[in-house]
Amino acid sequence: MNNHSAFDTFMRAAFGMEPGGKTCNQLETIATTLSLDRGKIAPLDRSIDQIACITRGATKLAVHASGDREQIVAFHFAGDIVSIPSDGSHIYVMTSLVETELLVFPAREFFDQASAESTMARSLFDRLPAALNRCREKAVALGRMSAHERLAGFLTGMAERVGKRVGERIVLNLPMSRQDIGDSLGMTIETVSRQLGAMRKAGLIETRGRSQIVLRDIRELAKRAGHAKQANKKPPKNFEI
Amino acid sequence: MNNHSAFDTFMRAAFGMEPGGKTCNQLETIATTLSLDRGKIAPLDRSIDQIACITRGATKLAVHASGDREQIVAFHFAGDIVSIPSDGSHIYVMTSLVETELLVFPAREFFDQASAESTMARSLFDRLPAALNRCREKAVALGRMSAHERLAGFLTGMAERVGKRVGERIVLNLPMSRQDIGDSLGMTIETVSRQLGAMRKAGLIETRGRSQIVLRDIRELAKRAGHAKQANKKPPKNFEI
DNA sequence: TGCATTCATTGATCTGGATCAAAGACCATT
DNA sequence: AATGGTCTTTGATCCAGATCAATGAATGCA
Repeated sequence: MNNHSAFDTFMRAAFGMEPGGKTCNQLETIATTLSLDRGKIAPLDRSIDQIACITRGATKLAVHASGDREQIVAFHFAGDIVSIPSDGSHIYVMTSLVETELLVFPAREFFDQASAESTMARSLFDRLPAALNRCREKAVALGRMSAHERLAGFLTGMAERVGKRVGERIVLNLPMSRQDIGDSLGMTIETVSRQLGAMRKAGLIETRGRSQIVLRDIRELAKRAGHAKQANKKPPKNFEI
Repeated sequence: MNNHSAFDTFMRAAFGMEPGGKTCNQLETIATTLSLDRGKIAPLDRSIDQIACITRGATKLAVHASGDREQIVAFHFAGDIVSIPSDGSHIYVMTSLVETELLVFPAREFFDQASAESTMARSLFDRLPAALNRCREKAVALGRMSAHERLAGFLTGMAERVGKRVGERIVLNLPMSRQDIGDSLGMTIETVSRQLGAMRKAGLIETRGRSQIVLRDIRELAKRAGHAKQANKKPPKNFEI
């Protein structure tokens, strides 16, 4: 369960800590390693806040609203650190999108250790505000952007995180379904599909199979992602050619 | 500009630090005190990330989307700590809602100091994830809740933060306008007004003048705030009586 | 290799909330 | 206490995206 050198390597990569230090060792004692197949709910203790570090794979963190709908709060990939609250009015559920490995810490002890180790603290003080800002950007998108703009923003965001440049184009192998994309952007799968269709017709993207999307004009996508709902009243109402 | 004892008192209240310490003194040297009249934009250096601590009053932090609309990312009251990014695709603007006083620190130096002082670091490791979670709850509301539910959530949230119990009722003296509420909840002032009207008709609230709202049935409001958009398909479509 | 099941796309219709448009209430100033 | 400007409420209409309803791939498995 605990491969010492792998743990240390991870801690160095994640927080810039020198391996074998006291903090590193103490963190290892409170860490749990989870290996999840595709589409599994991470078995987390819901009575305490947790910190998860994704070492391999991809996950979604979602709030289960009543009924059959969920709002995905964030997607996470290898190297990402995730704060998972236990309280709050909603239940948070982390689910693997592909085969995934992650380390889980009880938040209280994790932050106790981090407070005592300035290198780690400093690293977290970069990461936490960044996570907050990503969440704020998401709130702006959900509150003020049209479906088309949200999807354009999603694609450009994914391009930065998991895109592979292939010549002029950027290739995305998305681990999440249309349902996931919809649940993340606050819209239905039908709307996701329709907007992708519009972008396809406009020559901005190609879709290959269910999971691959090729971005042919990221510049235009970024432009379309940037404008607010009732922004300029001059341009026509939709983007279809 | 720098009242030493006031600064120390604030640092103790905000981060539990003993006054007069080295970190406290060093933070004081990089702090700027701002006093803002009602409705003023905080004059912040946009080239660096900033940390603001509200010592008195109330503010809104908004993203200026193109055009005439803004998305309010959060409201802040005395005691709150605000992270204000400089980068990102949008411009963040902090505006006072009433007469307000705040301390502003350059984020980099602020976190450098915090990393070295475990008491302060520990305090921030409580606050930052909490801020992230509040933002996540906002994202859930914007992505999955109806206008009625968002407003109910707003009122119950405000009740916790600034509400005063008066007998059975909770009295809110809101410092923000209907426009601000709309910009926070991703809806128009007309919709805000109509939903308040519906709650008024249902006997849940009373409005007195522009800024006072009396919550008569916080239990029912909380219930209405909790359900997701397409939750249970059995109940009727709207909440009006 | 074909079948089955799940996932994605496309079409038709409906609706919550936006937009457009007055009217009414509040507050500051004189 | 009257006035003017701002903010809020209310009403009428419109539209982006949800919902309802098939149809059409893609992937997994026998």
